[in-house]
Amino acid sequence: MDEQQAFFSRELLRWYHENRRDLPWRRGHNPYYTWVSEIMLQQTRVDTVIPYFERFISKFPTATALADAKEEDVLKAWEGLGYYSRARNLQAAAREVKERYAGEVPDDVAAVSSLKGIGPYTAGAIMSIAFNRNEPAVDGNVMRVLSRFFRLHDDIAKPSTRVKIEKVARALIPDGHASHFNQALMELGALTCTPKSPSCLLCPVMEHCEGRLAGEELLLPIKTKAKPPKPEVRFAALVEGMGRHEGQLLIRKRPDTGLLARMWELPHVLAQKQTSKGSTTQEAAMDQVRELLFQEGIHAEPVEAYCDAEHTFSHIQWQMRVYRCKALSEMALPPGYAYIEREHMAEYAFPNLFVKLIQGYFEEQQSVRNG
DNA sequence: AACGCGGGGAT
DNA sequence: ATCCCAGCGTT
Repeated sequence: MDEQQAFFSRELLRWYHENRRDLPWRRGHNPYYTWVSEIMLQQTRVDTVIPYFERFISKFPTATALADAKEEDVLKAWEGLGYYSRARNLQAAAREVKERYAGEVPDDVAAVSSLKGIGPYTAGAIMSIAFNRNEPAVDGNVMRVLSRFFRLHDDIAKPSTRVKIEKVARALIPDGHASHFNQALMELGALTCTPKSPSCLLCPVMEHCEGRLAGEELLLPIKTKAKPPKPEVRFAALVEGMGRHEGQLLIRKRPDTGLLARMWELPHVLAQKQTSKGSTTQEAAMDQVRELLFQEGIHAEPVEAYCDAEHTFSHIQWQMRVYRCKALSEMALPPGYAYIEREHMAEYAFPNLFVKLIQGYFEEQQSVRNG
């Protein structure tokens, strides 16, 4: 360890000793508390997590208690925290801990890493914080602090950068002080070396911070922005049933894999570009809807433009033009298709944009009927 | 390597 | 109202 590294570790630990926050999971040394708190803290701020953590621990005080709980009770305790697969994975892992490790979180990095929901960061956090093992725990805070202090220009959005920074972080751990050191690193990122306006003048390691000395503290860490979602114009068919399907709407189920797997939706198709400018005339759009219905084996035809709707995913933005269509017969439905009425919407899982579209349609129909 | 997964705070 | 935050599992 060179002088700059030794300085960093020494001063950071000294600072942490006086500035650490008193958090519920820091009272005592319970590996289960560390584990639960680290899962909750993924993508979630400390202030939000505290009340959830207190309630969760009082309901499920041990890994075995969590393993024995009903999943719906666990999800209920997680309600509002978001990313609910964290809760399912946490309980699945608790069941494995109960079965394979007699209900005790194993003091073994390979065993901890193999548990559901525990990736490289969380494994390092548990091993270091709970068991004081010399494992790095590199989260976004740590990448920011170390990128600035050592003036690393690697793109922290790349997975390979986390691996590189883990090597840097591992080398900095003062032997026998992994628990406090790793927590100190994250605490500094949360309290002082913040993303937008770091409080460099209050920082215990500012004298040797290469990023600040180079005037780059606001430039670092380098992080490529996610590319903006690619717009996709789509034409959707709002098919109104006839005869015994009067007042009902035609929906279809998405494929088993990929985007929105097994969710229900209105039938729609990616727009084919009609002009050099990429725009599409009303007639051409209706033709494409007619072609969609034909291809899908649906005996119906477009009537008129109904509305526009937009939905943004991480990489795609759907710009949907919805065409009202009318069924021309009480045809047999192709596989994966169904007619739906207002009262039965709760039985089908729809992405939000279709919930809005379909509910909007039914409400409009009802107000028409009510005069 | 790209993508999906919620909610909250900052602006 | 819009931007930003960010670890893990799946594909």
